[in-house]
Amino acid sequence: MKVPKPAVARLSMLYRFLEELEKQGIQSISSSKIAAQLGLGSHNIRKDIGYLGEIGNTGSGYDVKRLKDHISSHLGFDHERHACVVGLGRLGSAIMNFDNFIVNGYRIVAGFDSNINVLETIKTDIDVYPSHAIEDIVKQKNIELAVLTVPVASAQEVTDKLLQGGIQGIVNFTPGYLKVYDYPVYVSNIDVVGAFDELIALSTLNR
Amino acid sequence: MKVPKPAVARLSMLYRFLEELEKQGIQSISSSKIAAQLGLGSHNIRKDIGYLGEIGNTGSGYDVKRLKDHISSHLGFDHERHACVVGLGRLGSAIMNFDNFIVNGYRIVAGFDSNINVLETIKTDIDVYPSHAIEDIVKQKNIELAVLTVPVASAQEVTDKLLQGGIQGIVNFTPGYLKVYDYPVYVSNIDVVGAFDELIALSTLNR
DNA sequence: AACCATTTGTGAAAAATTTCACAAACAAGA
DNA sequence: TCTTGTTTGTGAAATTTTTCACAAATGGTT
Repeated sequence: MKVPKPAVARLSMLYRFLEELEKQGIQSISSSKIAAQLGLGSHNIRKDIGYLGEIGNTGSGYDVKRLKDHISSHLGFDHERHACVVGLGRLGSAIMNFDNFIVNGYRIVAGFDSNINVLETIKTDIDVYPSHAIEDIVKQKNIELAVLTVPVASAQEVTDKLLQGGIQGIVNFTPGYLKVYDYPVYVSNIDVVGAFDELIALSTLNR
Repeated sequence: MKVPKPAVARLSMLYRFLEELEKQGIQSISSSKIAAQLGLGSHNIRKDIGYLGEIGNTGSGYDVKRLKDHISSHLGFDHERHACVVGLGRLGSAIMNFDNFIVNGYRIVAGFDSNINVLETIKTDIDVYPSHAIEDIVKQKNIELAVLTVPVASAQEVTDKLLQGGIQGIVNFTPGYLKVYDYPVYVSNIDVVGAFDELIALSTLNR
């Protein structure tokens, strides 16, 4: 069963949307209603859901809870995952303290920084460690995901440590490509300046 | 001349890479060297560059400065752009104070928040305004780009104001779809929790 | 000048993804 | 029960994007 990468992105978006619906007490919804809310086409929604098997009800649409659980179990959102933040500057500490994570099944269980001063002065409930401890702590705390908010110059070095610790995925805020060699690790690149560039480029090209 | 969206993303990545090379004093580089550094195929690089016209030298490769300027002028990176941040919580103020922006041709010229307390206590050199002033200030300061770091509940409302101000592009950190109606505006969605979800989904599906 | 090693640019093939269109299934009301 | 209106699921078409493969161009060397 092959699910296209863009479909995975949309399904995870859909999952969060369904959580919202559930919170609002909505029990059932059609693909076209979903599509309108998410800015997509209804066929798109159906196709994406279809990759995970049949689940809808012809005539009425999808049962919200059922669909949510369906996506959840197929995509692996059905149990808590441990995560960490590497690089505790402004951005890193902002991310470390997001509340949304818990709600969505992630728990930030560690922060890392190479600067001892930062570790001593930081104000947070989460355990923080020096960067040289990354490999050990990642193993010890069973950390699956990492957010990288270090200066670009140390990004690869830190990545290597995470890989050795057996990390599963990295969200990279660094502007730069991270080599993960042959490790079975996915990297998601997030770059605000890059996002600006893309927006400008798109609007320039279509003028 | 049609440039695929993914190619635009890669070209902007390439642009930043070229800046780096220039800083290091490297004058010339081949598509395969670029590709290795950026984790892509060399044909990919050539094709992408090709969308903007011929520029390389057979036998040697690309002249770094020339290629950089070429991309710059085609993609619109050749002059400073004004930007703003809406929502001055931890994340918003962290982003507002990134130094990288200036280097890359962006200048954050305003911050907005609906909470007067936040505006009064914030410590920054950038001018800050209440959210109801968004439309006016965006027009007045000629702001082309906005970063959205408000709670999801107020995202659409703030977006509407930005649109009325004539914004060109929005980088949305809110987990949720922003309606931009018929405005010719691009939105780039950045969502850390969503990124986690995608990483988990990808690694779950390929198990 | 002749030769060899590189490297670009690009048609064409392949692969991936999106869109379309409609039969089949169901709901709800008369 | 019959009819009408929805809505799913999905093959097939269309589109988009990536990959391939190689001719043509250039640099460097002898």
